[in-house]
Amino acid sequence: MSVSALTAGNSLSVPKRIVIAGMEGCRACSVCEVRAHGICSALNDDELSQLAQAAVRVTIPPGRQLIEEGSPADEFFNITAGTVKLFKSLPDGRRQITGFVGIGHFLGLAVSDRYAFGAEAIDQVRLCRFSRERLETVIDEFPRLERRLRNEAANELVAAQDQMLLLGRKTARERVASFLYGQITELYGDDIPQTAKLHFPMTRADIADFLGLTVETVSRTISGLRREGLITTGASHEITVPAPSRLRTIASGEE
Amino acid sequence: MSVSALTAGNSLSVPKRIVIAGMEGCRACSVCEVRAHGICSALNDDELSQLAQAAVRVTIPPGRQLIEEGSPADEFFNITAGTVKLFKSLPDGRRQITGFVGIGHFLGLAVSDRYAFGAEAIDQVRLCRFSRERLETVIDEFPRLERRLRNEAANELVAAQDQMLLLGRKTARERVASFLYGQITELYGDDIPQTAKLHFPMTRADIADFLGLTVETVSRTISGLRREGLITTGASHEITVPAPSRLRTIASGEE
DNA sequence: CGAAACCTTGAAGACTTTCAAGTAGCGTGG
DNA sequence: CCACGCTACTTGAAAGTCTTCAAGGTTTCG
Repeated sequence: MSVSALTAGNSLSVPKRIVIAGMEGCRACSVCEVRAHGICSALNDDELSQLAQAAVRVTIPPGRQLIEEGSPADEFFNITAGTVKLFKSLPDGRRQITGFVGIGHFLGLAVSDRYAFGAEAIDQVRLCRFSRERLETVIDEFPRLERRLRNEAANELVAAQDQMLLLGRKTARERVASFLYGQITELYGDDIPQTAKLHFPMTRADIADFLGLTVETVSRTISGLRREGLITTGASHEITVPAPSRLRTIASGEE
Repeated sequence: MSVSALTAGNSLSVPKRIVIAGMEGCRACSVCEVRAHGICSALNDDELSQLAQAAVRVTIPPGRQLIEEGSPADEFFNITAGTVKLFKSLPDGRRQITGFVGIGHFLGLAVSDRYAFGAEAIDQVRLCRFSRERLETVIDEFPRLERRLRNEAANELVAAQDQMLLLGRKTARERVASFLYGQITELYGDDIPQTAKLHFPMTRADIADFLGLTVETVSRTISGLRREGLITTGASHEITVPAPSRLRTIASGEE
C-alpha cells in the first residue's frame, strides 16, 4: 500500500510532470532547493550526480500516506518541500505522532527490513525517492555521507529524548508552549525575534497526537494562553507570539 | 562534575585496579566480555587493537552519575557490564528516564558539544571510556565503525519511537506490561520461554520515571497484575511471568 | 452555497496523582 | 544477635488534571 500509494500519488497529483527514474533527478540535484540541506550538503557536485542517478523526484498530495507502519522498508526519502508527520499507532486507533519533518529531512533510516513507523503528507510534499539498495551503494562510496547520516540520526535522537520528557513529565500547558516554541525555533533558528508570527500546517488533531493530548485539551489550552495574553490567534493555523521568551520559560517547566 | 566524578569513581571504588590509559585497554579488547557486542563486533582484531589504544576501562559504583546533563561532551563510553539509566530533567526536579542501557551499548553519540542527557549507574557498571577526539580518529580509519554507529543510532531511534507511543498514548497498565515484556525480550531475545523469570536492577522509582508515572501508580499496577495472576512477585526486583504472551497482548493495547 | 471537516466550549466522568500512613528489607553498630 | 535507622515498597483516601461526551460555531472547498 505504501509504495504503490506513493507512485499513484505522483502520477495522480502531478500528471503533467512525469518522472523518469534516474533522469530528472540527475539534472535536478545540483540546482535542487535543498542542495545545501540534508544529506546532499555533505557531497560535492560530482558525488551528487552519482547520488542523483539513484533518485526519483515525486510530489505527494496532502493527506496521502507515504509510508505504512510495518511495510517493507525498501525505500528512502529526502524531503524537498512540505511537511510530513511520522507516527505510530495502537491496534484500537490511538496514535502518537513522533515528529513533524520538513525540508532537508532524510526519511527511512530503518535498520530492520520493515518501517517501524508510518508517514503521511500534511500539506503538499515534494521529495526525492531512492531505493534502499541503490542508496547503500552510494553510501559505500562516500564515507562522508555515512557520517552525515549518523549525525542526522543523532540529532533525531536528541529530539526524541526531548519529546519523551515532554510526554512523560510535562503538563498540557507546558506541552503546548513547547510545541509553539519549537515551531518558533524551527522557523527562526537561533535568531528569535521580539514578536514571532507562526503559520504551521498541522491541525489541532495533529498537535494533540504529537503532544499526547486530546484535541479538546489542545484547544482549551491554546484558548487559555490567549486569555493570558501570551499568544494571539488569527486563522486556526496562525498564531502570533508577542514574547517568545515567556513561552520558552513555560515550556521548560519554570512556572 | 561528570567527568571528574567518573575518574574519582574509578579510583575510589576499585583502588586495587589502577588503570593506565591506553595500556590495559590495549590488552583487554580482544578478550573483552563484549568483544562480540556493540561497536567492537564491527572490527577485526587488528583494528580493535587500534581502538583499544584510545580506550580506558573504568568501574562505576551504583548510584554514581557518569554524565551530567549539559556538561561538555568530550567522552564516549562503551558499557561492558551493569546497567545505566539515561535521563532528562526539568528545573523543578521532574525526571524522565529515556532508557536503560546495558552490555555492549555505546554511549555519547552527541552531535553538539554538550550532552543532552544525564547518565547514572544503577548497579556496578564497567565501561570503556574514549576521548571524543581519539574515537573520531579511529572512526575515520574504519568506515565499518561509522556504519555500525549509524545502525546503533537507528536502533535507538526505533526504541525511542516506541517509548513515545507508550508515554503519549498508553494506560498505566499497558505501560507496566510493556516494561515487563521489554525486560523479557531483552533477557531472552526472540526465544521467549513459557514462563519467564525476571530479575532487574532498577527500583520502582526508576520504573516510574521511565514510564511517566508515579511510584505509587507503578506499585498499584504491579499489585493489580499480580491479583489477576498475570505475574508472580518475589523479592521486590524479581518478577515471574507465567504467560509472557498475555503480557505482550496487554502491552500492545489489545485489551 | 452547502456539506464536511475542523475548532471551540461546557459538563460530567475517569484515571492518575498527591498526600498520608504503614510495612518490609537491609546495612550498621551496640 | 537484635535494635536502629534508612530507603524502598505498598496501600488507602482525597484531589486534580485531562478525557470523554455533547453541542454549537467556524472554516474550507467542491
